[in-house]
Amino acid sequence: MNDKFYITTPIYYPSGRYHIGTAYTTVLADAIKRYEILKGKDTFMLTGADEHGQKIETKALEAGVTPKQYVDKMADMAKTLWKKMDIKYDDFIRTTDERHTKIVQKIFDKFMEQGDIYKGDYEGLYCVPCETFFTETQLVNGKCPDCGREVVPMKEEAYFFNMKKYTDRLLEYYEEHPDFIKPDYRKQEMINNFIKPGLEDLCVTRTSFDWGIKVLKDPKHVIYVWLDALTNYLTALGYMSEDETLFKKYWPADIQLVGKDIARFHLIYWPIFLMALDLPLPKTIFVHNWIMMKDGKMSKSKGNVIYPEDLIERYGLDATKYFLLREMPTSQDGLFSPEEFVNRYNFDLCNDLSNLLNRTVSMVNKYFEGKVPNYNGTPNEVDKTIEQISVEQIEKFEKLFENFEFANSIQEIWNLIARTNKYIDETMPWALAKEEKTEELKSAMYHLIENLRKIAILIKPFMNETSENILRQIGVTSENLKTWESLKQYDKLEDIKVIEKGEPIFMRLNTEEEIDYIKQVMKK
RNA sequence: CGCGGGGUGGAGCAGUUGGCAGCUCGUCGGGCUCAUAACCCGAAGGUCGUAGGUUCGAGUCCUACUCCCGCAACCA
Repeated sequence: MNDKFYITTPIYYPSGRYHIGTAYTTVLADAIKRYEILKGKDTFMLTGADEHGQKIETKALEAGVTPKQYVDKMADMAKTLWKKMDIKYDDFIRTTDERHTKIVQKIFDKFMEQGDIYKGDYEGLYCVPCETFFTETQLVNGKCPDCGREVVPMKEEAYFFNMKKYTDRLLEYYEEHPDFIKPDYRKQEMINNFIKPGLEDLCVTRTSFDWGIKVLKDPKHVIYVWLDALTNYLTALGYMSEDETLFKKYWPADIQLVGKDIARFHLIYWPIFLMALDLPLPKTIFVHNWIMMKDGKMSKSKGNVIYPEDLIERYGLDATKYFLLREMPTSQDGLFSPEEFVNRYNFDLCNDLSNLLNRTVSMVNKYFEGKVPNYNGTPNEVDKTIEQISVEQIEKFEKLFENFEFANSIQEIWNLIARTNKYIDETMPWALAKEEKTEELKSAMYHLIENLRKIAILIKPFMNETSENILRQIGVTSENLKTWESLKQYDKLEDIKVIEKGEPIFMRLNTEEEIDYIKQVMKK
């Protein structure tokens, strides 16, 4: 059995505050990692920052600091956010780390020696005052998108990576590894848009700015974005360094998450770089979609940007994570709206989950002075059914989650929650108490607590605090009863005691007030 | 004929290998009282974008058309 698990997020480009979309990728990675931990895997999660390039040089200049000072500050900001979001990454790589820059130079030299990289001329449209090249599609009305002035064709000496050489191998790899790209339709997109028309060689150096990794043998050149950025997934593990322990243990990656905007680089250039290095490719690259707003993409100019901190501070971390994962379909973009957020909070978290816990704890206290009866079989007719349904829901969840259908998988957990609420109506514990049907009543309480235990474990990957809270309230303390493995058991709870007074884990929000609040925050 | 995705009851979405059209919210009616204006049950509401085709049978396969969104070679 292969029990190691390496998962990566992209390294984010620190040109400003991270919005909810950036947080989404990282939350998803974190949830997958935690799920694999629960399943007993030895996991390693990598995130980081992509800190080179002209834009950063410019930003730093504007802020009156050196690029290094600028990226240091941004890296701190990122780490603070991830800490706030309880993201359990194992390493945070920065492309300015020496462990990274040194190896990128080595890789560059290796590619030179192998003949994969050659010197040529980069031709493009150049904005002289901005000192930047643009592609035709980036231009706004044929003018520079930054300053609006005329651009002129320019030529500069640059190094190129020979992509054409690897085209056939790449297509063959796609063909033979159906799990390499998820969801599947992204593969078609890559082939039709970029590979079939013929790959162009990729420009991998620049001379027009300084803030980057120098080419050792030709220091007026700086290694340009993708060769620098993509290799972070290797350098973080110590690839080509004195100590390759981590690399040997964890490479190839089991899953790499990327947003759809950078799909091309990860699905084409990245595998080709790896082929050139003669390394195995990641098992799966998962391309996720974007969180859209009602009026389109998030952007500061539209005043519709939502930041994770704003939601976390007011509604808590777990509610925020729940929303992100629950609302993002694999097949298309997700939608964020204040209404949807508040509704999910009230319906799913308060009414369904929190209330289920609350009423259950209250009944165990009322009927058995807080002591959860031990398992006594299935005296109620519906007991067998509820046991069976629990098992089925867990299976559905696992199947969907492992098939990268995260939003749908979470729905299955909530189906179990709804079904458990229904179970209360089916057994009518208050009637059983009145009629002194003690065995039936005991069984009903047992099954409720047991289902809550299962629910708590199921949500643990993305709602850790809530999960612990539920387990504490129902009196499950033994670590053995908190494992994924223990989901299969139905009769193992013995002599546990719920807390005396249930504590609501989510309090109902005033819909209108909170919608207004979120709208306010978005305009800031 | 650039590429990809989408068009399913008022809103947002599911629909695996084709087999009586589902879920959440909303609306209407009912039940229960353990819990939160909660929870449970029932009802109304859809010619599944349009037009053809394959089939005993298609939201699901094929063809054409139409509308929306995204991408088109450095914004999660």
